[in-house]
Parts: sequence; C-alpha cells; structure tokens
Amino acid sequence: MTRPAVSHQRNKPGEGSRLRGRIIAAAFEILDEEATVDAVTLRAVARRMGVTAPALYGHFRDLNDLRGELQRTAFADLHAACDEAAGGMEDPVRALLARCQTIATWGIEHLGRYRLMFTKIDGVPNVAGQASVDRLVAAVEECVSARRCDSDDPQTDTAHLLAALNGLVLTRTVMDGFPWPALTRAVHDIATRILRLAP
Amino acid sequence: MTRPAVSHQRNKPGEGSRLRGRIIAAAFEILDEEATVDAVTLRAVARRMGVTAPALYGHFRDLNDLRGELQRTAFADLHAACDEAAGGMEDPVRALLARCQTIATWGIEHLGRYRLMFTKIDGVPNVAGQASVDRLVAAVEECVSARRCDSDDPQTDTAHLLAALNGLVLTRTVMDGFPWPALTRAVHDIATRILRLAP
DNA sequence: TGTACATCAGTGAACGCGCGTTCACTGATGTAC
DNA sequence: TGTACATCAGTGAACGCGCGTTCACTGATGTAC
Repeated sequence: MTRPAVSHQRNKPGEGSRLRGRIIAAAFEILDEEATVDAVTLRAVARRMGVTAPALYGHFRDLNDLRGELQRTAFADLHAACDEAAGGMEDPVRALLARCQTIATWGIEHLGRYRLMFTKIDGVPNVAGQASVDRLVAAVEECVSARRCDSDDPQTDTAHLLAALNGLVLTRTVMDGFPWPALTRAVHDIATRILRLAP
Repeated sequence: MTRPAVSHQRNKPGEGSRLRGRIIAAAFEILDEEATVDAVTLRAVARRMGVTAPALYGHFRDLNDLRGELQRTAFADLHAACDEAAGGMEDPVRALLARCQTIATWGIEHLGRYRLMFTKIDGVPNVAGQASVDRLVAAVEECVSARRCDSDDPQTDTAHLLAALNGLVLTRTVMDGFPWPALTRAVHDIATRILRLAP
C-alpha cells in the first residue's frame, strides 16, 4: 500500500463521528477532480484522508452505502444552491430561470457529483432526484399562477424540463469538441420554450 | 478461469477477421443485457464468445480501442435506424419527429450502447456523436425551408434538441420510480417546443 | 496423389494491479476509584 | 493527586477476485513440390 497523502490526527473517543463528514468531503474532492463515478472507491477515499480503508466501515456499511449518502448529500447541496440563487427574487419567471441556470452551472462545475446523482446504485431506482422535480414543479406553478407560464400540466412539463437540463449538462461535457452554444443561452432557450414562459 | 459458455469453431487461416464482427456483436449483447458500460471487459467479451481474452488482441490494440469501435458502430446503427424511420416520409416535420422518436426508443431499448455512445473514452473528446447533430440539423433545415419550423439558428436549436432528447433517455432510465409522462408524448412535446415546429 | 512445410488463429499460463471486505489488534483517551 | 481500567477510533495484515496485458506455444489448414 502507498503511504497516505495526509497523516491523520486520531479523533478522541466519542468523536469518531467527525470522520463521517471528512469521508464525504474527501469523496466529493475526488469526484470533482476525476469527474468519474468509479474514481470513488473506499481505498481512494481513505487514501485521500490519510486513513486506512477499514476505518470507513465504522460509518458506512459498504461502498454502496457511501455512494447513496453521497448522492443524497449532493442533491441537498444542489437544492441549497438553487434556493440561494432564487432567494429574494420577486419575479417568478426570473426565479425559475435562476434555478435552471444554477442546475446547469453547478452540474458542469461539479461534474463528478452530478454524474453520481444521476446514477443507479446497485440497481435500486434513484429516488433522491425526485425532490428536485418537486421543487422545480413548485417554482413552475408560481409562474402559472402569475400567468407567465402557459402550462396546463406543470408536473409533466417540469419533468421534461429537468430531463432536458440534465441532458444539456451530460451531453456537453462528453462531446466537448462540439461548438455548443453558450450555456446561459442554452438554458434560457430550453426552459423558456419547454415551459412556454412569457418574459 | 471459468469455462467458456460457448465453444468456438476456429477460423481458417485468412478468415481471422471474421472474429472482429463476432467481438463487436458479443460486446453489444453484453451492453444490451447489463446496460452498464463497465460490463464490457475484454475478458467478458471473450468469455461470451467462447474464446480466450488474448485472442482479441489480434483485432483491437487494447480495451479502449474496442470501446471506440463500439461507439462508432453504435452511432452508425442508430443513424441507420433513424434513416429508416424517416425514409419515405414526404412531410419534413413528420420525418424529423420520427427521427427524434427513434433516437429515444432506440436509446432506451439499447441502453448500454447508448450510454457508451455518450461516454468519454480515455479522456478523448467524443466526436462520433457530432455526425448525429449534423444529420439532425439537415432534417431541421428541411422544416425551416418548408416554413414549418420557426428557427433562425438551426445549428444551435438542434444542439439543444439533441441534448434534451439525450437527457430524456438518460434521466428516465435512472429515475425509474418517477411517474414520467409517456415517452412518445415527451419526445413530441420537447421537439415541437424547442424547435417551434408547426404541425 | 503424397509429403514436407509455412502460416497464423487462437491457447494457456503467468504477471502485477487495485479493489472490497474480514479480522484480530493497539494504543491514546476519558473515567472510576 | 495518582492509578487501574474500559472504551473505541483507527491499524495492518491478509483473503480472494476480476481485470488488462505479455508471452511462448500449438495445431489445423492451405500450399509448394
């Protein structure tokens, strides 16, 4: 085994749960750097923390347990970023578009996490993402109430929207030789058209 | 090593290149069954063919070389399916929508291949997909010429469209607990709105 | 027609790797007396 | 204040696995004479 990159200061008894947070942080670092879901292995995470792989078993049942937690945490982080971006905006259309822009830019910036978010773990249907749809639906409904969105089925249209935004992030980052239109414009056009938003 | 599932009838001298086609076919079988890109390993492909792993080196430099070929072949197959679906349709909008529907259904049906198509191999930008955009752009331009599509920038709008369709396939198949709207309707709505098509 | 030979598709053993996971353990810390 | 003890966060060695890749080889086939 290679020597740990960082040496680890042992936690005091009763404080072992601090390790949990450091595990997730280390895994996110790996995801952000490698942009690959498979780069997150127990051994790689432990190595980065300056800790031994078996130490992780005190906090996660196994690798998939860790992956699930990473998925949930990543969704929570993205939700927070969206809420912050839309916070304080009185115009519902602007607020909705801010959410969409945040999803796209956050996804591209944290590509590894984003890919993990839309990954099936151990064949279990990914449910963590459903809350994203719900939040977006609420934002769309506000636009409908304000008569700025011509949707008679916000749930369905929002599902289309999320899928399209998701595709935007995932396709761009793979086909990166292609002359893609500017991201901001792409998000704006796609959201505006799919939801038939009035400016 | 486990015994090969199928015993292999050795090719005659000069006919070794037949193996190449069988390799690709076996890899596609694995992709269609497992729906996972990592399931395609040299050993797994060889096992399915009833052949030894080193035999594959006569036809592919290494694993990534095989993956690249699979990617190109898969795109060619999808293109062929699209051409066949749109072939003989005189109405350009119907033809375009047929292409879009084919992309989505083919992607869901051949999920492993589809995921591989939109995967970066060895960090090299994925260029195989660019032809897809070009073909779709041509189909969109026919709609514009017929004054059935209100796009002043078909290249950009088509890029949006492909990304959105791609997201549709990838998101649905991961979040499969979600009550997604019917695929046909989703494709129709997304394409119609992003391109502003007139029925 | 028969025989020696060259070709080359595919074999089988071997290598080193990183992985997930288990297990018995160690040793610093906080606590009870 | 000093000492014995219990706790428990983290260690280190070990396991078996499937993988990519290499290498010297084998043996059926086609060909030259």
